[in-house]
Amino acid sequence: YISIATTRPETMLGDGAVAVHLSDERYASIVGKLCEIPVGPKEHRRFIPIITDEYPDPDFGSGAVKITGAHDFNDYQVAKRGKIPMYRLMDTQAALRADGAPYAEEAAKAKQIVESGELPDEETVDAINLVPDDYRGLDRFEARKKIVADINADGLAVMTKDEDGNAVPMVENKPIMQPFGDRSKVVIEPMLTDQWFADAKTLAEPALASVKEGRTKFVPENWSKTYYQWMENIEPWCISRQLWWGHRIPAWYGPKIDSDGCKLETGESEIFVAKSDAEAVQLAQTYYGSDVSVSVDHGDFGIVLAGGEKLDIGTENERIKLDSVSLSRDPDVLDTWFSSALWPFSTLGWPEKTPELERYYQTDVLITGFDIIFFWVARMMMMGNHFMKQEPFHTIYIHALVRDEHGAKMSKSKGNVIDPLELIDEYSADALRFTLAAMAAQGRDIKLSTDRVAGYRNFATKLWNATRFAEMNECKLVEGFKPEDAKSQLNRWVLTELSRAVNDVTREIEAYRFNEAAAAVYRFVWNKVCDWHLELAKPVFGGEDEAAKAETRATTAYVLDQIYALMHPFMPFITEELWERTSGEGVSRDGFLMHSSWPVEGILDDQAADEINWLIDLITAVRSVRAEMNLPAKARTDLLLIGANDDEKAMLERSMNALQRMARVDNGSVASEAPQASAQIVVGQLTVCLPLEGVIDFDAERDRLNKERDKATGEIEKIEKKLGNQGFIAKAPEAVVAEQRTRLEDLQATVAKLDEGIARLG
RNA sequence: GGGCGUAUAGCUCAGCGGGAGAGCACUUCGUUGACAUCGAAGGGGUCACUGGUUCAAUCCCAGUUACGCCCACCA
Repeated sequence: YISIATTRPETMLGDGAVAVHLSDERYASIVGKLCEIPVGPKEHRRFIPIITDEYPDPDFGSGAVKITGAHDFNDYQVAKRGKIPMYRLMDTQAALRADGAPYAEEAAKAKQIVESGELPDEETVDAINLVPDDYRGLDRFEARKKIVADINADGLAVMTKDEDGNAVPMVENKPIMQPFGDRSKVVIEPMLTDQWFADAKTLAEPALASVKEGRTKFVPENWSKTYYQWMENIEPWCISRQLWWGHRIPAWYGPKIDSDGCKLETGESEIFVAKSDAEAVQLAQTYYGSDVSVSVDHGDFGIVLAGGEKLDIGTENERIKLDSVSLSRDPDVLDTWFSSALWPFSTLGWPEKTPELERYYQTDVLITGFDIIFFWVARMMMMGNHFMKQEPFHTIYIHALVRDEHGAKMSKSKGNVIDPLELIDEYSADALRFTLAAMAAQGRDIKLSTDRVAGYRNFATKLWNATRFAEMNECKLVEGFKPEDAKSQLNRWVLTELSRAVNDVTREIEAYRFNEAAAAVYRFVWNKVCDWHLELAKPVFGGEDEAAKAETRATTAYVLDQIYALMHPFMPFITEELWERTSGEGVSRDGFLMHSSWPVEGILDDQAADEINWLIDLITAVRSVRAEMNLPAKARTDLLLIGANDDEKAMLERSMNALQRMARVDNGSVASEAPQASAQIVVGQLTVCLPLEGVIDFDAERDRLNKERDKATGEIEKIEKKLGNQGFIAKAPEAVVAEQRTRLEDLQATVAKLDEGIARLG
């Protein structure tokens, strides 16, 4: 006996051989001999050869494998190599076959094949039904039970002992990967059928070269590896599907004829591949000769004999002179992806040479998910190269996939889909869209966080309120507004920041870094415009300087207008709405924001930017000190700039309105020395102090300064160590070394000023 | 089995060869007219582990551990 393990005992009925590994010494002596299959009627037991192959793993189980070529992928390969017949046991309903002659006759045919050593053609083998009579028509699982019962009854199972020492058939509990139908949820049985295949390997070569040679790029780039992996190990592509929907396979069948014009006894078909019925008829006419009438029959397929008798195309055992033939078209349709692969050009009118095709092919960027790379992207690349001799697109952007809260891929069949409509109802489409953009970092999937969506909903509200504020302060668009004409530092600053934001957002979008683009626009709108520009504009709006007021109004309106455009790709609805509402008098707004032009860089005024950014730092520092000193929110202080020059004094004067309002400063002035009872802040190159006579806690202030000093000296140590390293000086780029030197000097100046402050406190 | 990827603040995630970031959450303070879906100030991280390359590593390379995904599939 040879021990065999199987999870599908019923397939033993169709076994064509037992295979062992080439090097397996245990079986060497019996290779080439025949063994009996222990199933089926005893009087007709089949014998099959013991063969060698590289496939069986000698260390796995008994080292011997049963070969069922018709119902297993691996066995199919072994059977093909070993010229072993592949007997089909099941029908398309996964029931055991009920067709053909009685088992005794069929088994005799199989016996004849083994004895002759000649392998008949596939169709002949496929016609043999080796299912024993009393198994025919049984469901596969029923048949499995019955086979096991029969084997056990015959005492042919490999036995082992159970816990009580009783002999029982040996069953191993072993996990296996079991493929299930995606839709049907039913265990899949591999089975041999006739299908159409495309030569994917040949199609893949140019498609592979397109990416390797950079004519089409993946973004992010590393997805090209996934593409290569698949293209380089490509299998023939099965393109026929037994479905009703789709492009029908363009193949027509008629009976094959011999040189006398007679139909073959085997009933074989001749295939005519054509673009239309008419072309198929034409091809067939050439094949059958002018004395046979050829037609296409869309209903009843068949051939008509000279006597008017009608036969099915496949009718065997009769060699008849044909009078007329009606061709039948293959009822199968093309694989969805075969048809979809034609999309980039078939939608433009191909195969006609239309103007659309001329204009839009090659297309630009394909945006899709990674799970579509094999199915669609690869196929479009193959078809585009084949039919159009050019790649269908120059860039393939692979976007992130939104996963569920557990990180699993969402799918309709799994039912774990987060419904975007619910999020839209709660937070708005703009908020959701912005969130997806903000989270779409390259090369990473998204676990959707509703907190983030809520945050960006708030961002939309912020923008709305900023617009309302501008409206209340009569900020109207002024036609012909030119950023370069702005006078005030504040306006020049915000216009400079706008230019920087425009450049950042544009650059990031062009590089497909949508999350960076979203972050840049967010920072500009909230942290520059709302937090500072609008706040710093308040004293101007409330002030007496009408010229400054007018300029600031115009600037604010202009900046918001640019913001709507910058944010439009991320929040199309609210920006379109605000844009429409803010059309000022004299400013024409034909059409949509969507159709307006993209912002471009305006002014870049570093001096203005530095001044306002210094002011922002100063206000922040004052607020920080006030908080740390536990100053009551309403308390006001004075402010002294220590040892400032004329320029710095002028800067302070320009900033007083803002300081009064935002830092709760009463009077600002320049002093040569700080009073003892004051809190001291180092901002840039200047020491600023807040006289806090009677309020200041000297110990607390000393601690605060020491804390800042420690932070700075820690940094200084690190930089000194770096600069003391000869390797660093010698090998690091000059700019990096210079930067470190500057940083060191700045920090040292800060420490010196802090030291003075600490000394002054006593 | 083949391939790809991820480990950074309590959470969700950016970032990057040279000074650790955002949002949410948390602490304290604040409603006189843009916004409480808000404002101000703050706390919080050995950038998974081990080794290597480098003047310099959270970042590059190798290995380890954990987790995830794609493809194939063991009689």
